Amino acid sequence: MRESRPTIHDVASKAGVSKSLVSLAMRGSPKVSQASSEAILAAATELGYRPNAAARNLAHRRSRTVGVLILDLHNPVFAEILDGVEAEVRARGYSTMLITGGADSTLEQAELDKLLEFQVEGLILISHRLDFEALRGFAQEVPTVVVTRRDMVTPRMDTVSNDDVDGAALAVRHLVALGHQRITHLSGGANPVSSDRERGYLEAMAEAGISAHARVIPGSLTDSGGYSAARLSLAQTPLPTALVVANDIAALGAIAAVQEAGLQVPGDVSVVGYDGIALGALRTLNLTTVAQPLTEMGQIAAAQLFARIDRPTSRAQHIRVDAELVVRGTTGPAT
Amino acid sequence: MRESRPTIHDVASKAGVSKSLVSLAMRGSPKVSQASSEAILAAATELGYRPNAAARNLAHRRSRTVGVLILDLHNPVFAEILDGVEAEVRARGYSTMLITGGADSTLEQAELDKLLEFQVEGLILISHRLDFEALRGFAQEVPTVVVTRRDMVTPRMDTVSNDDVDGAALAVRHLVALGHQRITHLSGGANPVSSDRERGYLEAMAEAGISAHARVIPGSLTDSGGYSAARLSLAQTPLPTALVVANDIAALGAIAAVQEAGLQVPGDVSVVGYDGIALGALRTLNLTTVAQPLTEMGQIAAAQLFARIDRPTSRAQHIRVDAELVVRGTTGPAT
DNA sequence: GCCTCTCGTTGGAACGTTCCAATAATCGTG
DNA sequence: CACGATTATTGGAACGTTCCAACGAGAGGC
Repeated sequence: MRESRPTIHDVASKAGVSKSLVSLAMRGSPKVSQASSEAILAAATELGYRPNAAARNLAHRRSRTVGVLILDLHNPVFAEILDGVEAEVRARGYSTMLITGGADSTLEQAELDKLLEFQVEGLILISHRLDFEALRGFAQEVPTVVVTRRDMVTPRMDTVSNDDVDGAALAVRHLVALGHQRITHLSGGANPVSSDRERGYLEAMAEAGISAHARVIPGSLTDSGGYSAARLSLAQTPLPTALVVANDIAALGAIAAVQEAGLQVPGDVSVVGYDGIALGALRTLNLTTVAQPLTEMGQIAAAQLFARIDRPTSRAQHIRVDAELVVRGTTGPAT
Repeated sequence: MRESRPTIHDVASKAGVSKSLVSLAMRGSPKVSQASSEAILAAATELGYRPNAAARNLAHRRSRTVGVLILDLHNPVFAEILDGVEAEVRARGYSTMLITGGADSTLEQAELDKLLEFQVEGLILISHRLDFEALRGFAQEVPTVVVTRRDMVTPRMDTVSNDDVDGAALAVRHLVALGHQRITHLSGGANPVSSDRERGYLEAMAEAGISAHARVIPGSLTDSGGYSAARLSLAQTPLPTALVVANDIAALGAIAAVQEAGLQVPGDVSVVGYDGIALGALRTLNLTTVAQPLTEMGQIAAAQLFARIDRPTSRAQHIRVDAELVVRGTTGPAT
């Protein structure tokens, strides 16, 4: 390809000025005379000059970039949170560097290390998989905000989450109000979010005086996890009349299992999800769910991160947002 | 926070060696003696040393990073393509920098500019919105591969796509084989991919000798686009017996419209989507679709990019992958 | 016509690395 | 035991920016 990119020196000699003046002009400083500025800009565009971000960051000693870790790009929950993050970050004139950890916690850590090498000024972790030591290490090095989880706290790190215990209770109370008693919970497996939701379910069942009907079937936060958990629950007698599922995606799997068993949703079995992904509003699905304000959570997280970047040692804040029951078509009166 | 990060010099003086040796040791060079290496590593971990990527890239003059542009993180199509890209990029020891352009083509261009300032060594554009001039500019500066679109060609830029004309024809032929004649197309709007699919539809209708029944309703590649287009098509008489929809997400919207109109899918109206997103396989949805090998496309694109990074001036290649009809539950015999 | 001010401009030093040529230390080998 | 070969280590020069102190040239005041 071309020899190598033009640098600020090339522009300077072409415009007949010093490199310092080019630097000033490229950043639109008012100290540069009209004439010089025009000559420099002309030279720059003619050469196809592009500032080198590595050199800039090195000299400037800040990157104006924050790192964002996302658990899984396939789950729309995260894309929606990211919308909020990006809007706020952009508004501040920063950029985001986005990574996904995927299944592997070691990989996740390696990717975060890379991010720090790039001198990101802050970290937003959307549902990470780190252990406590690793998390604390990162939070100590760079301002950090965790979204979704709030099980681990360490100084200089904020969290933004909804109250999962409360949210799950919302779902149960809705079903109880519809006359349901045999309400089964399809859990999301061994992770802090899922165990909170499970606890909320159990507490609400107790509160309604129907603990005797409480059943928890282990599942996972995926479509197939919801599907197989639902099948297990439908093998029991008497059949449950309602399912409270750990998240929306799993709820979709559960609905499929119910329909395959020749039962109607919500005629025979009501189903409630959790998260409030946009997909659930698709008219084909029309899922009743406990909705988190996902985009807003992302936006709050980013705002909080900037506050912490400004005052790194300020007290850790743990922000709660309210989850809200959205009643759509997958729940109905108990029969 | 802490004063400022430890540098290679700090490690060097702590370990009692020169900065050059630290540099060597950190990269695991065999020229470093056992003893020095251990001392250096110990000093590094004790200080919490982290190499500065900006400085490294500047000195080294390569970033081992490729830039990836994604049209929209909400559409699962792109997440699946990205899986393939990331796997291949990681296998090569490179990293990806991910950006989304969103709705705005200007924003998209600004983000790509930023990527180039970061000295990415190549660009993978997954369904960009650039005009020809902009695209050519980028392709000229840095090795580039475009995924999905193949309408614009310029030297030193490869493309990876499926044959959208062919793919749409597949859908039509499937429906014709089931006895359908009144097959309507819900188009995806004014973009090259959608117009190819529309053309494929029209050609296949002609080939089957049922051009007289051909109807194209303008829509878009979103849920609501499919929904409203479907409503329009259901207002016509006689009713269509089948809908060929521009993509999967829009097909889901279309199905909702059909069901709302009191009609059965596929009993009264069959529906075929396009893309083959994993979501469509959800048992609740069970969508018949024309599936592209999404992950594979991403992997091929990345491999192609590396080939071009190695030989930037090689001839442009335009790789076709085969789309495949996946028959599930939303199509059935014409009534 | 000299002195101070302001304005636009400049060269050099930093930023934290990698690379290279040069040096110092160790080693067999004839 | 001197000698080239090898091995381990080093300082300095890049890389492309930003920042800063210093500079020259006019302008204005006396």
